[in-house]
Amino acid sequence: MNKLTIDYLQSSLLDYYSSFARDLPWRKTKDPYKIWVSEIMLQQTQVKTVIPYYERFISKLPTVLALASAHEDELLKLWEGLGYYSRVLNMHKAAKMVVKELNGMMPHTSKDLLKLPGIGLYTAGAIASIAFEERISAVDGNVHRVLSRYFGLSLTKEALVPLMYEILPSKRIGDFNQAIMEIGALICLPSLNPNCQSCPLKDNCVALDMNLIDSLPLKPKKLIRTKELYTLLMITDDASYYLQKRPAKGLLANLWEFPLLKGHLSQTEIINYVQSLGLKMLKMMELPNTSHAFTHKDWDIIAYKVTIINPQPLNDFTLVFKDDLLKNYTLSSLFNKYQEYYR
DNA sequence: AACTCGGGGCT
DNA sequence: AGCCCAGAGTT
Repeated sequence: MNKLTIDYLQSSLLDYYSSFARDLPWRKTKDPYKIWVSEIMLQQTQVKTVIPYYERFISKLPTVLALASAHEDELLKLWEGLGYYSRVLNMHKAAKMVVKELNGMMPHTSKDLLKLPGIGLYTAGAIASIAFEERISAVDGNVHRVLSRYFGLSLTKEALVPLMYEILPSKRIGDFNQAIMEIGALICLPSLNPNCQSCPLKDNCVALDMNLIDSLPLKPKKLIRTKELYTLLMITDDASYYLQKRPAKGLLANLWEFPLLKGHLSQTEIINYVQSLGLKMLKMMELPNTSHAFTHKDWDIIAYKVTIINPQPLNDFTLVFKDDLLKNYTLSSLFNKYQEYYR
């Protein structure tokens, strides 16, 4: 690539960033721990969603030592509703490694960051460039889209890394990486109508020039969501509810849930089920149906609140006071949609 | 290279 | 109703 192109990209992007960068909480610091937390939260999650979670997480756990010392239950509660829960468990493992093996000092290079669980090519590059000014790329979905369009290329994110390495400046590396992401987030939108007229790169954008904006980057093959039917039972004596912990692997791993039975059960089947647990039913109330979309599944849920008169320990369930439930037990947001019925 | 893993913002 | 989000780990 010629020097003129590189100079143009560097000055356009850095000038844009100096003028228009959003004032985001994690941009007020160079603390690698805080940058790390923000980058993990931002994986497949929009900025607007992350901000309140980030503020609360940093306020409760301001250092890597605090994170390493935290209990898993507390971490999941801080992550409740954010999704992709393995992110926070991997971060917990990594924090323990940093404290135990690195004397509490965050790795200073992308190569060493990459060794920590939950930190992949993008996140290692983001932390190293933003917190330590390492000359390394950070190719996320935004960068992929902006570069694909600007150069008129159809390449994977991995294939864009060497290209990024050519155009990276020798200083303000973190700003440069964030500038491309910023343009991807604010201007070079994935929708059919990006704001090309206000883009600092509009004069030399191949996709804009050749009318390829809509076709770049190449759309991934669209996924198939399978429908699954469930019956949710809130079994209560009005003071406590039966919960169960989901398995350590798979969807919503390690989270708590109300008894969730496969299929849409009839009221007779529910009565039989509750009796089979040894519980005496006082009344049963039908709750609103809900649907919940995951990446690959679509759950169609019917729900009942079942009031019983003889609460007792059960093998597969834990009886939890409702105040304790709200404070200390992490549920998927699909269960929290029913919060007005158990609070 | 293709799956899996949440939840929500935006159109 | 569908797309995609400051992706990573597993198969």
